[in-house]
Amino acid sequence: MNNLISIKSATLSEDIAQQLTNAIVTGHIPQGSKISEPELAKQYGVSRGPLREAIVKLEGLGLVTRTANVGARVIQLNIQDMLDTFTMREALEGMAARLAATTMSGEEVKSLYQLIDKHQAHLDANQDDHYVQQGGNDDFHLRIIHASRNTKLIRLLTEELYAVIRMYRRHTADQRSDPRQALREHRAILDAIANHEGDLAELLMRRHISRASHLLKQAMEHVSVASPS
Amino acid sequence: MNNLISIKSATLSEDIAQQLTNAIVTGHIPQGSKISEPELAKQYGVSRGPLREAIVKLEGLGLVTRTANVGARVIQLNIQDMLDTFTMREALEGMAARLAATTMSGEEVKSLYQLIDKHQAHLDANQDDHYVQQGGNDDFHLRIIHASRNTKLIRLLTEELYAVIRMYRRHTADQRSDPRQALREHRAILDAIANHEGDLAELLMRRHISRASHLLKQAMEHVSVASPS
DNA sequence: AAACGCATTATTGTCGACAATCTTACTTGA
DNA sequence: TCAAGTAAGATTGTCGACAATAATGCGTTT
Repeated sequence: MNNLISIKSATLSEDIAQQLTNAIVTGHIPQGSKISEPELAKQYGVSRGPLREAIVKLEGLGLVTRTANVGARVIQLNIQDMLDTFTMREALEGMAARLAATTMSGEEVKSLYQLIDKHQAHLDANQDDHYVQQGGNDDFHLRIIHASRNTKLIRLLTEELYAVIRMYRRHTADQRSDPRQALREHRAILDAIANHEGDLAELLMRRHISRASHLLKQAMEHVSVASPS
Repeated sequence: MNNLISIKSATLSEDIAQQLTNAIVTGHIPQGSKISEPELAKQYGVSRGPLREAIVKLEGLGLVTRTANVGARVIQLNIQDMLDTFTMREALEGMAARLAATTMSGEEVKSLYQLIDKHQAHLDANQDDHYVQQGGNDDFHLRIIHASRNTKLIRLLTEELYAVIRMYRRHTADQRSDPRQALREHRAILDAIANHEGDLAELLMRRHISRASHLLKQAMEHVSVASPS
């Protein structure tokens, strides 16, 4: 039915995996709903073969759970899982910040300061804005992660965990976060990295993420489920 | 050909994934070798369908890399990847130890002390032994990980990363490690946990893993590839 | 003799159909 | 009326075959 967005990829299976991921993260396929292979195959206009491969991939990403002879279900977001996930993020991104403190070049640091300044300017311009957590190269966290130079860490954080984290952000609408406070924390982390203070960078990154998780928790306690798209 | 070990599972795909994982970790399928779908399907006596699903799973575990229209290859162990992986372990198991310091019950702590004593006794009995890193419930690290009560962390460490780590241990034969030193470190970590000193437990666990990674690095620099089984 | 191009071959990607299992609805009995 | 058993339907798991892409080998050309 919605075969509109077709990101041509080398293989059908990858396409489907990509589209399914988006559909789940944005809520077009609601939480806890069953994944019907015949139905989805028809919707996306493919056979069940590639679709199944895509589902297996999504299981690896933790977006769906599968039980033998029964099928796949979209995960159901809940506070405990969110806290668990963010605790992992704390450990991993903390380590990334620590590593970045020794691996980042002067130019990289400079470029990141510019990014922060840009965010600051953007905030000053639109007071009401919600500091949209943009993915891509403009995301502070992604920059730090890549700066760690640790291939495994990068892959885990940006490919395997990213989808679920995006999903939590998306579905709780994340309104509570104070963008100016977040920006201040980003700057403090970057300062520590610029001074090659790995311990401090890790500590600050952990606090930063821990704070975000507390806010998300509050949001999840008060706000119900978010609507699609 | 080697259809001897058949762990009956609910679905063929799981079986194959399990067997393939073992074959790769033990070296029966050598590093860097190509995974031929027709060949393996014939060997295991299944069609290509379930086999492909298994391969997708292995890709998620990081045991093989796949390129479209070309196929899958077993990963090639190298020092840099090992160091990257162990750095992640440091962050994650360090966090697990920190969490365990607050979540472990008195009985659990007691039981772990008993396990350590058992290991000690085993070491005193067989002086020459290499303190075989047993998996299962007798592994100190696994106990700590599970004690963290963090489902996501547990799944990541024991299901996703475990295979690769096992592979590194296996292929470098890990002879260098000083089992008595390792045991002393285990005891120190447990002491910290028993005293509910999360910071210390994390620090000690990190050092412990870091030390192991250094030893593995030396082993990989001096020892060549290990033989199967 | 070496290199380029083309044809052949083999492997991967995809599809539709069959088998096995689970779910659901109905019937039957207490 | 409710419960249990059973049969029908639907869904997942598996298979073999076809299509598309990559790898291989041969012949031609310079």
